[in-house]
Amino acid sequence: MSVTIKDVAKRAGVNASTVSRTIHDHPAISDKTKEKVKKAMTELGYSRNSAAQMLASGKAGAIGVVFPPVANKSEQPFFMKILTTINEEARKNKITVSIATGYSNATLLSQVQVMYQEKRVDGFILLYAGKADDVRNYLLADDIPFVVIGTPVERVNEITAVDNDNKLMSSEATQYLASLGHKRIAFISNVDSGEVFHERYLGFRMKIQALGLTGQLLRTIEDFEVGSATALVVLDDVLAIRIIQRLSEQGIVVPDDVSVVSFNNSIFASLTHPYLTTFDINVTQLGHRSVQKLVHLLAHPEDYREKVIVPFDLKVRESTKAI
Amino acid sequence: MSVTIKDVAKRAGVNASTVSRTIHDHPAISDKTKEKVKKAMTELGYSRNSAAQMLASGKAGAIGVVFPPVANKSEQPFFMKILTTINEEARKNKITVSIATGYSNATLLSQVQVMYQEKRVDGFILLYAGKADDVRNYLLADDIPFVVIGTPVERVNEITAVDNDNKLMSSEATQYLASLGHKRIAFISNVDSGEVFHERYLGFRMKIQALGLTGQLLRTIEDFEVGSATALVVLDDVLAIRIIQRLSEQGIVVPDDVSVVSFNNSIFASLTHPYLTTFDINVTQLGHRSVQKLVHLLAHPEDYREKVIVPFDLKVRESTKAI
DNA sequence: CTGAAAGCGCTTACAG
DNA sequence: CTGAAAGCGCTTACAG
Repeated sequence: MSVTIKDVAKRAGVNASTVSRTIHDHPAISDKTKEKVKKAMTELGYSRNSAAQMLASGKAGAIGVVFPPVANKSEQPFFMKILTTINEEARKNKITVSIATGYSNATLLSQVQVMYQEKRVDGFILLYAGKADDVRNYLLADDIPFVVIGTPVERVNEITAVDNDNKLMSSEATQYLASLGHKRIAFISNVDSGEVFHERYLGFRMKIQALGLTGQLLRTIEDFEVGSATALVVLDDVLAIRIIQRLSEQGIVVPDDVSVVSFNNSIFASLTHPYLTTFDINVTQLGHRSVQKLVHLLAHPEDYREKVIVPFDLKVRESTKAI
Repeated sequence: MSVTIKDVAKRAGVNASTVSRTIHDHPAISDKTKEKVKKAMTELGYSRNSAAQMLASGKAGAIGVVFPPVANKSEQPFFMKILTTINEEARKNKITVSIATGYSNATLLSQVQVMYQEKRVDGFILLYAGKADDVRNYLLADDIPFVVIGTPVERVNEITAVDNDNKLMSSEATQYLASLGHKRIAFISNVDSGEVFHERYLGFRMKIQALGLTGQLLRTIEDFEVGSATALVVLDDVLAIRIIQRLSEQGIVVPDDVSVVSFNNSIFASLTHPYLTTFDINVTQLGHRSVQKLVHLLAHPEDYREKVIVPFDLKVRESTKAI
């Protein structure tokens, strides 16, 4: 019922192998023949059968996207956005995107294993980095192509990664506040681990030192107090709007009394006033580049692993003010 | 290199067809033989080759999830959440999930067509409903199995849909506010189309009438004013927190001056105080049931299409108060 | 530049 | 209850 390569071959008066070759734009086939075959294909409305192609070629033409094993993925706009951009770029490469989600490392691992062993995908994009987990160890051990979005901290040379320069971004955040005249700047975080925290905090520290200012790290437990700080570098948008509300309860107004810079430029940044001054991390580029790197890796499995740094962009809005 | 059905057959001392049959738990094969084969499979670490299986059986063992052609998907936690739950249920059924995303109907349609024609998926779950679009028309025209999450408004009898009862939910929201003593209740929306708006507004209207109260519809353009209303039913969480902020700018305090009930119970509901009294729409059930319905449809293509109504749950928090 | 043929790893009537 | 064989729709060395 569906039209196959054979039907096309018959129509074009050639052999099926010739059809296959023109589909893949084989250089040996003459342009004249290619034209003939292409005409037959469109006339018959030919679509390849991916299963047959996969079986014969050994390639899946699909990649797997692995989400982090956390429950609150849906609260972070990043994930949906990166998935969209990954799919966009994948489509350009005629690649299908499948997903692996789960709340535990074990669930994720089993999904990843099944996907690869059943030859449903050729490689993976991991949407989380940091320390190696079961999934990454499995991929490394079995020499399966993958790229990580974020910054891995172990076996870095064996991993292709795509990320922003979080240290630089945080350094620029601090610089920006300093340029507005702020001298007492604090870094606010609700976690004390994870690569994102470490890099952003480090960038802050280094810049503070370079400027000869004093800066402190505030961990927002229950009882948050700004102290004498007049400006805050906050780990991310969600935390920033919570901090701003807490300040407001204490009668402290942003940006009149305290300036706030945060990161990610997500929906939360322009949800309520003051809209946040925040860094756009360029999710589109992160997604596109990671697909491109994976495609490259698939074609050249022995090539060097490398890290791609995607540029960021400061969005100045309402939460910062010159002192 | 990878172990095939033949390897297993040899090891177990049977024919490959017998291996295939025990994989599918064919009733004709004796338990003794099945045991033997299963033993051989685990010993050799057999994994099926999905491509071969797809080619031979004509089934993809995969479903496509189609996201709405809107840019702000990432701002709505619903999408990531439903994707996760769909994948969860799919995995239980040994089905892979692929995705289709795009900003235009045309992009989506072409993705859906390619996925189906290349036999990469057996059917689809659409994450948006309402009026028919190109995608849905294509699926209907070609008799391709699909289920819609939400409420379709055309050719309803030909479509399997999974949704909450938005009318009832809104009616209960209104009822709840009335039970707190509120007599002047308004419905707030920033849109005036879409099934969700229509159903929720209708439920509000009907309940208001049934209670003999007066209610009004407020569209939040630039200059929002509560007027004399002491309670608001707001279309969704995001709008609710924006409304609450605007009220606050006008010196009106929620819930002391005005009560607010909203819908979706997303992250936004417990982001800033007052935490929202809101309806949980049970995304997990929506996701699970839609996969189950699609799986059923795949097995019984001629069965009736039907609508599945998933229960909801009122989460009382800080934004409502007895008058 | 093109064709004929083998093979990818399964499934499934058909026999027995 | 099990086996032998054909076939699913491609790809790709091998010939010519």
